[in-house]
Amino acid sequence: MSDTYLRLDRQICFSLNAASRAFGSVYRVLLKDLGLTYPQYLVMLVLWEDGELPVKRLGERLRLDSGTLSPLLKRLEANGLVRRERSARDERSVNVALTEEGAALKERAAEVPRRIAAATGFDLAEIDDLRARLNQLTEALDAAALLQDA
Amino acid sequence: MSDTYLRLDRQICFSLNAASRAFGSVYRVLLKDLGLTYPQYLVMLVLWEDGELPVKRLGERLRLDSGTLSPLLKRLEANGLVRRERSARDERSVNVALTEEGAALKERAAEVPRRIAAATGFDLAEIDDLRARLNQLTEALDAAALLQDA
DNA sequence: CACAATTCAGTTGTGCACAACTCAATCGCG
DNA sequence: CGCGATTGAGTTGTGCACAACTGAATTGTG
Repeated sequence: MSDTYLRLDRQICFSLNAASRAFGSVYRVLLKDLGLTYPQYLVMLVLWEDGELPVKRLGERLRLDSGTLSPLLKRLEANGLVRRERSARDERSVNVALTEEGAALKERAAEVPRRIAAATGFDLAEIDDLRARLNQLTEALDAAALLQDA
Repeated sequence: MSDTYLRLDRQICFSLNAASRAFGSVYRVLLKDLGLTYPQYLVMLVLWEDGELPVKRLGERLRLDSGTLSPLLKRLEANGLVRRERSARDERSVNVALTEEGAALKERAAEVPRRIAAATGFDLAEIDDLRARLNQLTEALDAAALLQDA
């Protein structure tokens, strides 16, 4: 096999990783005012959209496990943005809900997506297209990961 | 502004982040045999391609700073894959070079890109196109990040 | 009902990303 | 030359990602 395929600039994963971190830098600045990190912002997005939900379901929506979410949620709770309480009907489960303060933060977050979109320099159609491709990619990779396990 | 833009499934950054982590899972399995993590693999790619180079330049190619690279390189050195030595002509600079073992690993890494490409389910043209768009995105975000600083 | 298997959240340990910082080497300007 | 500014690597501290694990609650099966 030619070395071509080992060239850094041919690795899609590198471009992906670089783009993801470049987003991180832009978000970091925008979210600083809100007192959120980027992963915390993603959690808040789900809560603003769905309202109260168990940790398990939050993890499904964000593709994150309890090892990542438990400490993150603890920090959000310490900052007064969410409440966590054991479910009455299933004591294994913990429901995560917005506090007043957490719900109120939605107002101030409202302009973040627009500013991010502006930073990309892409129009809405381009963003939609790229998003669709990335979702397709993720799906394929997940399927491949499952095969690896077997 | 409508809530639409705060929906998780509208956030390009989330798709990007998810795809990046999905890649991580697939790489993790493939690279386990080589004893590399994914960021370590990226460093090795650069070294296989460029040969010896200073930490500074490595960081430029990978968009990583010394805070990330220093401990990572220390681990690669501990695993016998690279050597680090202060430059004679500029004592501030540290050159990173492959050991015999590190150079030899290239052979075994040769099939990784093909297996990754297969896992994506994309053909080469699709990958090239996606890569180009992501690079464009990164460039735009970097430019926006610079504006933020000012 | 009993009890093994499963589910859920949380903990521990490792590694990466990045900001903020230190410290030594080098550069550049007067 | 002398000295302040800059550069390069490294350290420290915080937070995220994830594997592997624990322990308690629940479920399913005989």
